[in-house]
Amino acid sequence: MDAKTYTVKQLAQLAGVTPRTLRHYDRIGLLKPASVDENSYRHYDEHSVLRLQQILFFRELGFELDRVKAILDQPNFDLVSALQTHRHRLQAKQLHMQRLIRTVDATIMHLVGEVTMSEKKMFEGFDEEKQQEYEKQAIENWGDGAKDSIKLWNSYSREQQERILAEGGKIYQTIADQMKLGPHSPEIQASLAQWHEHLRNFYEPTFDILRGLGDTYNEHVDFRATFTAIRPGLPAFLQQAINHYVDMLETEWLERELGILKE
Amino acid sequence: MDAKTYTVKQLAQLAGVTPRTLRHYDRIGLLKPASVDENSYRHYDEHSVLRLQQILFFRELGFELDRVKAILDQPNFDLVSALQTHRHRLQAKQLHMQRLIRTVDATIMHLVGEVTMSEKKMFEGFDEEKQQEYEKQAIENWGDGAKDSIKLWNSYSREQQERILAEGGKIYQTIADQMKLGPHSPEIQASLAQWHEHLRNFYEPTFDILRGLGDTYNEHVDFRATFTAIRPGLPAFLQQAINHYVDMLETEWLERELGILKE
DNA sequence: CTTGACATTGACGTTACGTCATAGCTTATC
DNA sequence: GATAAGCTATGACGTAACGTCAATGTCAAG
Repeated sequence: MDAKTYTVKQLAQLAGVTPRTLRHYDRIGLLKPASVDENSYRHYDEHSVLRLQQILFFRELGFELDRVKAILDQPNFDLVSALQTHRHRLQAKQLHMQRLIRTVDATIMHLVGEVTMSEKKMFEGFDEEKQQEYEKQAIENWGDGAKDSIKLWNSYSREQQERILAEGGKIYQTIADQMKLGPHSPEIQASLAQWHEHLRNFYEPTFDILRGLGDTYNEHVDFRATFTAIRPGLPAFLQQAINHYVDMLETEWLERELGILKE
Repeated sequence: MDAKTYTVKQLAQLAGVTPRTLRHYDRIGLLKPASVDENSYRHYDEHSVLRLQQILFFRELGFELDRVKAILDQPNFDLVSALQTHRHRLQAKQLHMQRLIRTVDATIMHLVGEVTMSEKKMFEGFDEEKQQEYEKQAIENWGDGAKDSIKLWNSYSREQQERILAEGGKIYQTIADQMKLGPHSPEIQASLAQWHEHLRNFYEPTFDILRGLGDTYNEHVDFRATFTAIRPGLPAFLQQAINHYVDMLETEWLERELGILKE
């Protein structure tokens, strides 16, 4: 079989990019056409398709084009360490953005807080006395991380607190509806992943804090009441399911670390 | 009292930006000088300082400059919803990066699993190429700031470098001697303020860079060795203490910025 | 009056293309 | 064979927020 060839537009559509992109890649030497006609028309072949797919893969990972070029052109390129370095950069950026988000939150609170200051203190679940008790326990249990979470939580306006609680409520309801599937079921675990993401709305929980939350849900009177109202048996179920969820997370993390150590 | 005025360079240094930035802000109408001489020299006043601080605050939150302009120029701008919208954008980006990180992880696992130990890597020691790559990576991780710091550091004379290092050593020794007081203790935090000043000898560290240094002290083999030699447990202690120090700094900063917004 | 430190205005470079503008080539149709 | 539709090509400018020269003017000090 003779090799199939593609025009710029054909290859572009095949790969989901624009012809302009292909011309750009040609110019910077990232993807040269297989052949060029007298009339300067570019033609690509199957090998081009493969190379383009590789390019797009690394591009999606967030590599700059000249890094991609280096990766693909140098036969003994140390890809693994390049990926690890890249991962660190991504993580640093992500951390930075987390802080930005928190700062934005604090700013919103400051602006909104001026209007609803008196209202804020009325919020029932967390009046000042109770809140201090919670703080003490939280500090004893999980250290400063939890304290920060409570501080941040208190910095939210009542509406925001309610919105976040409502969002969380939907997750808990979903879990309650699927209790019969068992705490380790994929459905429940998926809901817990949502729950985990949800928590990140206002702080970044460590493994220990997650587990501590699971325990608290089952042991603390207020939480027990809340969750039992949704469905009897939910507190204990949540504790089990969360524990399993964190176990899986931690295992995953450990494997990653071990993988890195192999290098 | 007549108002104090600033030249471009003075204001730039005061605010921690370059004169080029001020000229850019002038051109795009974001920050006009209070007055302009016959010779086209720009002059800024106290009001300019305040406005610039506001600009830099929103810029740090990740707003684009024309958004900042809109925020500051329109008296009845709905800042709260702008912030909320912005928050969502930040969160979306952050989610995207989380997925990227996971993909990178999966890729690394795939590659490592495929190659395992049979590859040549175990035999490569620390040749010169790798060492240079290492430094490059460090620079990439902390961006241009680190590059500038290296440039500045290299501009010092040998004696100056040694004096600065010795000064740093004294600080670390003091900290090591007071470890029992705990990483959050006023004494330790005061030492870290010295450490911070000390760093400014050769570059101006951002919050993230400070935190990154703390992490590096605890994670990088070379630093670990250095600090462990001073006192066992010092690396982790430093990391904790520095994190707390920067948290306090950041809180302080945020409160200052919010105060500015009120006016 | 010269030097050095400051100021000014262009203008190009950065990243990965998008978006014209202008013009040539190919193919189908009339 | 003429024409129009559709594809191709090569510039060249625009993007965001400045960095980095380059060429040149200004000011204070020695």
